[in-house]
Amino acid sequence: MANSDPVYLRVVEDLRRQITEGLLQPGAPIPSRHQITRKYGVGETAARHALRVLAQEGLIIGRVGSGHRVRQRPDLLPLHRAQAHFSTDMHAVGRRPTCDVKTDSAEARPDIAVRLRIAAQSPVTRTRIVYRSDGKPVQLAVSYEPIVYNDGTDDITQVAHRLGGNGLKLTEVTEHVYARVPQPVESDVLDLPAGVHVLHVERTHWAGDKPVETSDVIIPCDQFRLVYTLPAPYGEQPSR
Amino acid sequence: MANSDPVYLRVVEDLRRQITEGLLQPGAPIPSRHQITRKYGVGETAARHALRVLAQEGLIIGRVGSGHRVRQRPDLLPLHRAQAHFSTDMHAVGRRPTCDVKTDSAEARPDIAVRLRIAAQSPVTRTRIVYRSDGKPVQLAVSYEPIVYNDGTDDITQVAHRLGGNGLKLTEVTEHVYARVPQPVESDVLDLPAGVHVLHVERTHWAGDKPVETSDVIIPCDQFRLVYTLPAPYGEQPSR
DNA sequence: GGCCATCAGTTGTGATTCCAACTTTACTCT
DNA sequence: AGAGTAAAGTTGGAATCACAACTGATGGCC
Repeated sequence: MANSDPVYLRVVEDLRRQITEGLLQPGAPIPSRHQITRKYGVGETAARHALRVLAQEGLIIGRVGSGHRVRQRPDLLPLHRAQAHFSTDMHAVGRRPTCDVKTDSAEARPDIAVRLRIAAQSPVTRTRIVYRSDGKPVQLAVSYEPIVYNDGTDDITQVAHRLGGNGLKLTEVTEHVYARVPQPVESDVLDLPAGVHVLHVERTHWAGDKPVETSDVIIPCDQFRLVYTLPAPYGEQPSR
Repeated sequence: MANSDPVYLRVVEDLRRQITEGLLQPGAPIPSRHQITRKYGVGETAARHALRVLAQEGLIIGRVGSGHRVRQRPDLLPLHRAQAHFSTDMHAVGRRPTCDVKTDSAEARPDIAVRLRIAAQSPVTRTRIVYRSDGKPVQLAVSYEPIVYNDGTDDITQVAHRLGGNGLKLTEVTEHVYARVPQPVESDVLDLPAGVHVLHVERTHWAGDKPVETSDVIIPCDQFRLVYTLPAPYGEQPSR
């Protein structure tokens, strides 16, 4: 069986096994293209393809001139969503957090308009934030709020505070989480290696049944994980 | 600028732009290898490589004999975490949910032991669940609980219920979310196309400061998104 | 010893060619 | 007309060769 499988898959699977089983520790060198052709008796194309696939999967990383090595996957830093702060999370692991904030006005894109339940192209206050850890950009966020709430305070990191001051009582936050391929801009700004996906969090702040602010947060999958703490489900329906 | 960029990137970026801008609608045919070589004046290697990259990103899908087409990305179905059910979510979109449950005993792996705060290799009850939507496997879950809590009920979908019956009061749930490349078993069972990542949710049920159950839930990124509903952060610290 | 230049090895990219398996279309024959 | 067949086009896999840019190590020179 598995005899008619593509040749390069044999190489991929053997190396992947060695990596996941710990036989090849992080940092360990991977056989070069030439060595693979000899060891596995495959052509250069297959060897190259195998290495590309493993790199794409994030298991190994290649540098021109040096070779491929098993990628050391640093522990994924926990980001405590909604309740906590980027800065708190970073301080907890000894990083120096900073962020750039730019605010301007714009017309709501159709999807943003739906999320904010306003008419498309309504004016919104748009805030772009680049979060940095020790100077390196590690997260992006774009926040939108109907312009009516904005009072000129440009410290968007205090949304709830300000909105609270405007007589709106925030009741809950919803977060929609999915992973996707980064857009060119994103992999550029965040300096993402090839193959790394991003977590996309669409967050909306609600005051009763009215959305008052929504934002898109882009987080590299290879550095962070999201942590949610929720009240236990009531006795009746704990499924999944 | 961008003159020294790899040739295949020019093709990738042009096609990607056309797709994301909606110029090429889902289902629309992508130029074939030969057509690309002519239209963009590149070699066959570059054309093929460009198509491979786009396929890897999930933007297009190729079939032997037929060609590449823009992938129609169905809306990502929302999974309401922790509060709701797989079955509720599926019924909401007209799918017929089912699941397979298999329970056995095992020794706790090191990481599981840490999560349950028990000694490594302690006996645990392991439950594997395959969730299906209209018969197709769409989610995997493996649940672990210290064997001491198990009373023989094999309906693991009622964890909290049973644990509650054992005099344990569940207080909260934590979920750690990250995306990664599927393991071979996972892409096999879930029948994942190449390039699709999975969301990995490490969920732990707590009774006070004691973990009583932990599970790994594997969710395909191309079909689902997670939805969390959280209480609004208190006035003082709404950051991020 | 310390510094610098050279060189072999490696990756990323690319061209060219070939083939098997498959799909779609067109055509021929009954 | 309908059925079966042939041909053309497409993807995915693979081999081979080539080259620029880069790295690490070696060895020679001061």
